[in-house]
Amino acid sequence: MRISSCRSWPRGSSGRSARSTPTSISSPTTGPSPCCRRRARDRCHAVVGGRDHVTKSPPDCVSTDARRSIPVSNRQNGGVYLLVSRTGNGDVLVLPLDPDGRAAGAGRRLSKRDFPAYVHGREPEQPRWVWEDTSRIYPLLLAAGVRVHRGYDLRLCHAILRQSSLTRSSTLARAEESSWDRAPAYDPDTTTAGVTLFDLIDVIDDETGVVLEFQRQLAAIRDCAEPGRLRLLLAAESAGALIAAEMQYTGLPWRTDVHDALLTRELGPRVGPGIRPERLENLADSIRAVLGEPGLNPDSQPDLMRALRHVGLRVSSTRAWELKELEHPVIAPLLAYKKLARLLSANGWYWMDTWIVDGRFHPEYIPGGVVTGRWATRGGGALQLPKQVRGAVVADAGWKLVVADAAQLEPRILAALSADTSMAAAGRGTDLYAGIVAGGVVETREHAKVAMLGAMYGATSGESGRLLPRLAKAFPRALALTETAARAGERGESVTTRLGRSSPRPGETWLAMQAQAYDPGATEADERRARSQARDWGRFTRNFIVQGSAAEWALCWMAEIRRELRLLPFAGQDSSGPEFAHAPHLVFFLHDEVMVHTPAALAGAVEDVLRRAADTAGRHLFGDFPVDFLLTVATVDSYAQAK
DNA sequence: CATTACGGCGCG
DNA sequence: AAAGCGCGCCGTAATG
Repeated sequence: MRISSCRSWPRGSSGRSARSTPTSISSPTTGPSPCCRRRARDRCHAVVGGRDHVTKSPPDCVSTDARRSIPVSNRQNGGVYLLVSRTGNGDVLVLPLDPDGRAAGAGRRLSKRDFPAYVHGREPEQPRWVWEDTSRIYPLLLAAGVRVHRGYDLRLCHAILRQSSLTRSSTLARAEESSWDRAPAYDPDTTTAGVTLFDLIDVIDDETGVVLEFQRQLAAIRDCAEPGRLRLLLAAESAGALIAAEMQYTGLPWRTDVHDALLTRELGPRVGPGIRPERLENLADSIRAVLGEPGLNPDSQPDLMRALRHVGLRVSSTRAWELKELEHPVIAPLLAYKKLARLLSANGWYWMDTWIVDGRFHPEYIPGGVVTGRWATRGGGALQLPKQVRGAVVADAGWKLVVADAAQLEPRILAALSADTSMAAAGRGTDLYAGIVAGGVVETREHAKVAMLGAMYGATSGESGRLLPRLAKAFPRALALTETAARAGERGESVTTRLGRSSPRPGETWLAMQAQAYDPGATEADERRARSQARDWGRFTRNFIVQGSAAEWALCWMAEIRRELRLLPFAGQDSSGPEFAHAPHLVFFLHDEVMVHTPAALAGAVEDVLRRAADTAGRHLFGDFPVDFLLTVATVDSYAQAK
């Protein structure tokens, strides 16, 4: 069995460094390396011993203790821990551990080659695989056709426990900074799926250190005031890491022919690097003609600004929204140019050549990549796919895309966090903003939305600021929670999400500036600056608590989706061959939205799974508190058809 | 020459 | 009407 093949998925960074574009329109000169193309063709789908057993099992997340309305785990994450570590010579050591992280049996040494088959053999027990870094280990298993049910990602969990106010007094939190606190070195040429992954685990490579770290984490959880919340968070974070690796592995279905047709329609026929496509060049000519500057490069912001001022337009920037307000013959072609130039540079032919391999888009997802707990991505801009190009995301023949979006997720999270029953009631069974209008709080849905966003982001002026008092009157509990979070931030304190992720503390310069403002010799300007910075940090913590708790809900939702999808019966399906080739699976995630690629016959069942999982996630976070998490769900052939 | 900063814009 | 949060990536300009 071939485990590693070519080095990596295509990467933006390597492509970018190869670019050399002294002039305006730049397209790179290099496409994906031949290596990458080969990589995709050779993608190893060897299955070790056929499909995983589908067994009835308790949820990956934990049960709900209704008494306290807080989820509590009594099962210690499924019972069996198997710790995976690399040994000195590159073999893998698998060590059974008891719920306290102590060795509970003989360790087993395996070669990298034998490791996937071993994992597959243990999966019927559904152990929790404890390893340093899912993103470096799991792709090896996926490439061998092996999925696991449960994982525990020591690095991601360490980051949470290190920062959380719930574990502040733990040994783990008080220890000196260690290699667990440093992100593994990132090398775009080697660090990615499909590599000989164990060769890369060079940061922590002795099993003793890994076992000790796991024990420190278990102790920190056990001794904290709210172990149930943290256990749920760590299980969800770890499940997210599995999902991220699986989505990177399978990729998002992408039709390059559809994409190319779309680009050609918008921009004109494809041209070589460094040349503007026809429609873009025509627009550039119009702009030059109107401005009377034949040599103008519209991509040069300073030059463009000068030219605009020269014809009497008083602009402070060249931003589209500012230009939109102006009346001048140059505005229309300029806005059109900006739109198309963005399409070309961000998602044009070069992007397509770089990121779409054999009909799949393979971005790298980075769980925990955002301070609030949201995911980030690296390469390909997966979280910014413009609506313009979503038509190229098309289900395979005989398959469907089921797209689900959590409607008004953050306001609902805020309602539940603050136990604001009025706000929760406004969203019961309906669009929450419409519910606010129905309650007579504001006149229009747009007003409800902009006011809510203002409450969660800390708006002070404009329409949003004006509407806030009405919102505060109708939903005092919810607004009090955001205010309290903001005040804490202004004092330099951290805030903590529903499940226990805490915001970072402000940095040295922030603290120094606050201290300086209290100095007897502080000037008016010092104080003003300090106040402004304090308010900035307050807006951050205000938003952190909502965005972070929403991210936790989304992780629980996805973990539950993944678990339930694997329980769907495959009646009439060909169950031989790799699981992802015939079973429904997650292919995309965007903060509050998921996409499942499924055989058409199962689309209805998948929709049910998505809705059920949303309810379950809500109960996991908020117990019996009566808040709805409504979804808009659509079964479609193309992503462009969703909402 | 290469790296960094910034304005701009896409997404939630 | 374009503010108030969180991001990644692009091209150009500035910096070393």
